[in-house]
Amino acid sequence: MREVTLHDTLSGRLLPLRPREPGTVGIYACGPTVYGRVHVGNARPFVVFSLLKRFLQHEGYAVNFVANITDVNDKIYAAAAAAGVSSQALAAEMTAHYVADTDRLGLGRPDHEPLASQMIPEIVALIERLIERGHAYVADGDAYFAVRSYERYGELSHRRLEDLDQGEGGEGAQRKRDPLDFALWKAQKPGEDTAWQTPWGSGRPGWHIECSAMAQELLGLDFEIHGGGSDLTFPHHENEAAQTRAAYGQPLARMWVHNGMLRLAQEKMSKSIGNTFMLHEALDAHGRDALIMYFCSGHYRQPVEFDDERLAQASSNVRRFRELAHRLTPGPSPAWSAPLREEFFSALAEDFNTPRALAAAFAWASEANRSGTPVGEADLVEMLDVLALADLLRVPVSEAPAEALELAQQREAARAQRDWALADLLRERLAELGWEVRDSPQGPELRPLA
RNA sequence: GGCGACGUGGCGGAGUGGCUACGCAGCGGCCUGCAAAGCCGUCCACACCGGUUCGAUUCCGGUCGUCGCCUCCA
Repeated sequence: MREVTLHDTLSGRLLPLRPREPGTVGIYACGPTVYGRVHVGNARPFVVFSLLKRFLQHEGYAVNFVANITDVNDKIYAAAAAAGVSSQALAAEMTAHYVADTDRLGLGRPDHEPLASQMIPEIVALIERLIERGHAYVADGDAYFAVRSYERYGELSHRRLEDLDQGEGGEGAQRKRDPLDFALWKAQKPGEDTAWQTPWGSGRPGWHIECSAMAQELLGLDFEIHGGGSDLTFPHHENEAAQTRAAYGQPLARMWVHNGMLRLAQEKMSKSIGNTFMLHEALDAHGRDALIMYFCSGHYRQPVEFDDERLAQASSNVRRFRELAHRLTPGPSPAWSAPLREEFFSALAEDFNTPRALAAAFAWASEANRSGTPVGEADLVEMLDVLALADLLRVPVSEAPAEALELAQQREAARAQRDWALADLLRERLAELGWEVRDSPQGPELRPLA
């Protein structure tokens, strides 16, 4: 079990992972609001934290990974109204899409995927506790968090209250005691078809409170890693942290880990800007392997451009391992593998540096290719498996049809007679059938064209 | 305006006070009938200007530029 460090937004530095219980790690990553299908940008935290979980498991930790789904929200009401369906129906449909789309990433599911709509009693209890402690108040059926009652507000996102744009206007502005206050609960409005009863009236939870309640419920307080996109640092995570600490006097999480944004045309991929690329379309276009490779090619905290060139490079990288697979054999790896294996996992232990880890994997590939003889695959399988890419080393068993085999035989005959024109023609015929011929000292080999 | 991040070779992308990152693409070579795959080599990289230092791409200061957050957003 290596010492694992990760960049913590609160302290602004790399922090060693120090679990509450040795060997046990809780991860909470904020998931999507389900009013439409998720785009590739939404998939980044899903991928990053799923892979982080795999790595921590590899290091011997028991990991509890929670990724919530926000299924009650203004935008869901609006989208449902526009579509002429109930908000529950829309949320359920989009949740199903989200699960199906992220399933295609082949990373398994998080251990828990709580829905806001199913955590209402816990949410209401948390709000009541905040009211009792003087950190929240009710106004016309809304409940607000009193930001100035909590002296640490701003510490996560490193802002001073004076520096915040205290934008007037916006809903609830007249009911707030202070422009900085944010909604814990919103009173039901006409046309909103999903609402729950509380001591202060009918309504539904604000956005930030659900995460405080869910994380506490499923992971406890002061849990190890709270993650999400960097755009959530403020106000979402700032507010989560404030709510929980104001209510319990304990931090919500020990480390705050934020992934960088995906960009499309030099700009953050975002639903509000409208420059999104849907996850399921990206999977259709590039395949799951290239997409995972793409995500691993850059450090999780850096922004990355989403474009064809980057994806094409990821595909080439994928191909390199697929080619290598033909020269591997089951069993332990040679002695030269050990330092590369160590470098691979050390890189991941230092702020989850996937590009550096991949460099070690590529170095491994070069070394294996150099050796000329089949190489024991064990170490590389172990390495790539942490990135959920071990399948690249599994050579697909694809039996060439008799027709192709026949053509290959004819081509061998032609080659034996040095009839190169005929041999090349037969190669083209095979290509038309979807098979590539590769001549080797052991004879021709047929491989399906990608 | 406030806060933060970042500027590395054709592209992507790590990293370090002095030593080859790595991948993709290109070029040359080896292998091959030709290819493909693979291997070898090659392509004078660290935005700019100062400073610290024996020595800076790496530390400090400034300039320019890009991006993110400050409103819903992964």
